[in-house]
Amino acid sequence: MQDPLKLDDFICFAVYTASHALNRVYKPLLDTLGLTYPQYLAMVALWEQDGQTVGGLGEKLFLESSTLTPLLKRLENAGYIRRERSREDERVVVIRLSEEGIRLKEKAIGIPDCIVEASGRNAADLTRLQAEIVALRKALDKRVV
Amino acid sequence: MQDPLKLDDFICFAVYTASHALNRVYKPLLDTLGLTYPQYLAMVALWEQDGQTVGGLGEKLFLESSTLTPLLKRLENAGYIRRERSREDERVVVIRLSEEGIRLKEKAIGIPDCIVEASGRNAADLTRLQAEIVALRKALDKRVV
DNA sequence: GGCTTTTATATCGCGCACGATTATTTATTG
DNA sequence: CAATAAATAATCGTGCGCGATATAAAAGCC
Repeated sequence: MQDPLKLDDFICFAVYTASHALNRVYKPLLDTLGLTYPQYLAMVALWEQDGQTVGGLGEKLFLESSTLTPLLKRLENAGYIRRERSREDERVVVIRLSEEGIRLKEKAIGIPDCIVEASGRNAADLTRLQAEIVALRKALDKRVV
Repeated sequence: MQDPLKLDDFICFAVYTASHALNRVYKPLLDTLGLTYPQYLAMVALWEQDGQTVGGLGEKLFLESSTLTPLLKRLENAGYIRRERSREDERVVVIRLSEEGIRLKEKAIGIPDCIVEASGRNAADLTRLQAEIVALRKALDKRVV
């Protein structure tokens, strides 16, 4: 029986290091947009659907308000979004893309293809792997919440 | 042609959120050991091979000294390791498990099985997925370094 | 042997990421 | 309608994680 505590057999370690590796591939691409990786994900979520609330974004990105609030303030300082209290419900903060934020999408449009290229796989293969990883996340989330 | 900027189609987003989900599953288990997730990975690496250098650990864990040095200082303060300058080469710092650090392995031995259980998959399936994710990391690393 | 270059670790600043707490607003309840 | 509870962001403290830089030791060079 082999030692069960071998780092290279841990799926958690594989995911952890793959996440860092993806970050390193994205960094030079995102530097040209003036975005960090989590900021980029928030912008993608807003390009998909503008006018989301902080809570709604958090649900999509699986992030807490304690993470999102400062991140969104930095995006606001960068001029890509505006943060406005909702009129109907003063508890809610609505995030809206600025003109510059909308324009940024054009500069970001080519990034996914760069990642596919860097992965050295075809798109279909990546999509299959992506679905498997999402399934893993969903199974794990069930055990936590 | 669909919009290529859909968050849910991003493999990077799948890995990013899966990494966070794993962290959330590990947290309650590691709390009982007094370890964070990266600290746990460092301990696993040391249980595999004691007496590694900071640089050697960084290579295994894919971390910089700017990340490892403070992390290892916290493990030293917790009493799990000792940090000693090498006699042969004064630039090098060697990390050695303390008695308490060695004993901690027994308390950690059951954790991997908890993760397999939480993933809702069998071990063979996880191993296959793990290998695929490692392959992705390796392909990505090639494009960066 | 002194000078430069390389190597190994540490330090610093910034941006996540989260848990715990707080403040404010809205909803509920008696 | 007043008291209470719930919901929504924001704030605070801690620990990564990295790039840039600093420090110190070792190695290479003339």
